[in-house]
Amino acid sequence: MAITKAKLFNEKQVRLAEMLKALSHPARIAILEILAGRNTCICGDITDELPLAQSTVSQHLKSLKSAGIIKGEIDGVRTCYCLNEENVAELKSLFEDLMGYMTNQDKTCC
Amino acid sequence: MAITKAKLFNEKQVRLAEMLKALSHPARIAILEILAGRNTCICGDITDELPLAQSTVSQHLKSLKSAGIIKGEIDGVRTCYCLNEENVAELKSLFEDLMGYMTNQDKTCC
DNA sequence: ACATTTAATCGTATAATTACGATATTAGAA
DNA sequence: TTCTAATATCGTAATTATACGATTAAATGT
Repeated sequence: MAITKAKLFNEKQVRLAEMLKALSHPARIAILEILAGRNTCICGDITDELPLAQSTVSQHLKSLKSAGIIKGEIDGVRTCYCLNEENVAELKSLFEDLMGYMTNQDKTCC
Repeated sequence: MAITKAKLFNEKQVRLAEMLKALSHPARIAILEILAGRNTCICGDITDELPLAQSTVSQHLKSLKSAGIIKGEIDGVRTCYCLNEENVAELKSLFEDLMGYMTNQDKTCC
């Protein structure tokens, strides 16, 4: 491959892609809606709200957590999950930058 | 199995997840930035801007197209790609709904 | 007609995702 | 201590994604 193509993707592109990937499954969007729909963190009972096995939900929670979208901390026999407000704001900002860039144009299109 | 389960999530969740999945790779975000950064559709030369093989770029374009984020039409020996403004607006709207839901709260958090 | 150019598609290898059941772990209850 | 409940992790199978080179197809140029 041509040497001139060696440039990689930039940090923002990689970070945005990482977070959007975390949101790229209906179950994970549903989880975020459940978390957002409460006035507090959720300790337990997330699995009950989803049409998936407990281990699968745990996996989805893990991927949301490793992307930084949610936080989870052990509280006795349960784990409490909440949104990571800071990183949600980061996601919002990165996404809006892209969207602004994509929509602010008077394009002479084909 | 995955197909059956997907039907248990609602339409908005599925559609948003589908579109976000299309944006869940740095190369595809880069492609959208390239498309947005021009004042017109791009006919050719997208591959030249990315550190990926032509066939790989074509694959990424295909996935953006099948999610409805971009349009592509054949123009002579080239294919012209542009943003699908309508569906980008849909994505923006669905995403903002979710984000609004996720950020408009005074949560008593753990 | 033939060659060139552009982009899609094919074939394929590897990795990641998604799902489930089974098992392990841990904290609190009995 | 032993049992129970909640949740993470393991093992595994099936599917999808990512990447590349090779090939094909279609439009244009010579």
